[in-house]
Amino acid sequence: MADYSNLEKVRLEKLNQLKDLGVDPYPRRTKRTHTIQEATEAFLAIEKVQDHEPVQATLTGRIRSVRPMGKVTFAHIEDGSGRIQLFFRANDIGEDQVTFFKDHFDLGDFIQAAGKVFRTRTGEVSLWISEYAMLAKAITPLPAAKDQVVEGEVVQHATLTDPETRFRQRYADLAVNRDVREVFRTRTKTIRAIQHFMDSKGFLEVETPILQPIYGGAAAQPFITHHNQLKQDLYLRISFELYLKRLLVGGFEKVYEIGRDFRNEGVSFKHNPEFTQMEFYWAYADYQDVMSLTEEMFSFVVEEVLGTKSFTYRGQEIRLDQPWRRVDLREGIIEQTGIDFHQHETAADLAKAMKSLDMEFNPKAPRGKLIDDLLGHFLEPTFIQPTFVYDYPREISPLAKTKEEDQGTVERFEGFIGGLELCNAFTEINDPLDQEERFLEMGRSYSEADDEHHPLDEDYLRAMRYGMPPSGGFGMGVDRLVMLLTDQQTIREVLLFPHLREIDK
RNA sequence: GGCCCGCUAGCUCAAUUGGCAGAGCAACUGACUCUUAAUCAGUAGGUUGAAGGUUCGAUUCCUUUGCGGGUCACCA
Repeated sequence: MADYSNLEKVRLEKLNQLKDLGVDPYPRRTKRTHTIQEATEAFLAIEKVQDHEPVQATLTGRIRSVRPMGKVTFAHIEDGSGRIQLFFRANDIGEDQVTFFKDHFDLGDFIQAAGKVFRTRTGEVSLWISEYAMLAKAITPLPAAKDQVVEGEVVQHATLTDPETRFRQRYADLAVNRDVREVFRTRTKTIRAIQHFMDSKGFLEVETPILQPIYGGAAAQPFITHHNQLKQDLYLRISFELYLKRLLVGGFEKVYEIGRDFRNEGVSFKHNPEFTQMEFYWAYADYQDVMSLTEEMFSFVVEEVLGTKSFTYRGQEIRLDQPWRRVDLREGIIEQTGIDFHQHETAADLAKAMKSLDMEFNPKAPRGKLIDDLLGHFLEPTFIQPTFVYDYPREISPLAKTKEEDQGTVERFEGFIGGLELCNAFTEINDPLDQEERFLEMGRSYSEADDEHHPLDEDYLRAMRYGMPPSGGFGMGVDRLVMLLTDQQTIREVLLFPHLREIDK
């Protein structure tokens, strides 16, 4: 038995009264003839016509406000398409019907209302009720939320803001905060736009395993699960990369996947344990080709979603109507810190040079990690306008092909916007012997018994030995892109149900 | 995982050096036939996240703990 609040007990009492009166508070079927938007548009279309037939409509929606005024009552209802005001008048439906509404209907209930669309004296398009019915009684009141339209702007009053309640009870958050619903509409539009773009470029959208016997393609800790019947431990994927490249071996030249990755790591404003990734692989292309396609894709997606090629993120105008800035990683770091990592061949040497910088780091970290730290600390936050950083150290890029003239550097770039890392791409290794060596460099091991080692994916190497065309690959954090397009500061705001700790009972 | 901050009515927030826990909205009763954050009059609503301690007395001070937020660490 639920533990009901006083407010809920009042509503349960109303529910019982309805049942006693023979009214089904949860009827099976409805008689909606128009969405609110359709009814409003139909009315606006004929309003100016002389002697027009009235627009008769049966609407459905959730009651968001009620203003009883004696023998007349106003209310607003909301459906998926918008809001409209209801007008109940005792002269038309009888005083009993107005009273019945006031006595048994609450904010949050779903109602069906039939009548004709008209405009009130104060000019609001409304529905003049001739009949109404309960569609679903709400027992728990929605968090109090009122809004007011002032000069076209929606002003919210006393709305639900507590982040814990908003995320744990996202349904209530969505029900009450229309701007939150809008964020998720934009999210879906973004994913569609990416698909439109990739499809138009001839890429095939595919699906690869989420449950994997060996994880790979990124340097993250995995979640582990178990198949009972097969008595087999499995990992939730940390990237799609190794499977998508197997498809290049199989003869597909352009593939992409949009889906969920899982990483067993810390949670932050830009990290959630499960997040949405888009990766594509493109045969006969290299990282320069991928860079051009990335520019084109972002420009397309932003325009398709927002209707313009620029937008505001954290108060700054981001422009996608021009080529991205390009920064050589080594030169960028020299410029910001004076340190040339080519002059520091070992981790210890580089760490020593970094001591004078205003930055904390682990002095025992490997050299590649230190370089990545410098990028993250000194460069990343400064990349507000779209920026590519290119040519990364070999030791943090085990799947990227080295530069012809420099075996210590790989053909790789990352893309940044608004100080956020959005994507990562490189010319893929397709030399199976080189790939094997690079795995071994990373400490991958053939001995499966040793839990300390990230196992080496032998099947991936076998695939590569069948021959993989020279290719470029790309990965992007879709959630972060949505953060940009909706001007949200944390990834939780663009995930419908972000991860939260379980509450102890 | 470390550090800092928060948790008070359904929601948003107050509460003096430790001294009867309040307001607006929502709810309830009543008035009101074009209102719109409707208005007006009245009523009710609380284990102050949880447990323990100090004190005549704790929302307030101390300890432990839960959850959230920020930040650092971790993070191809």
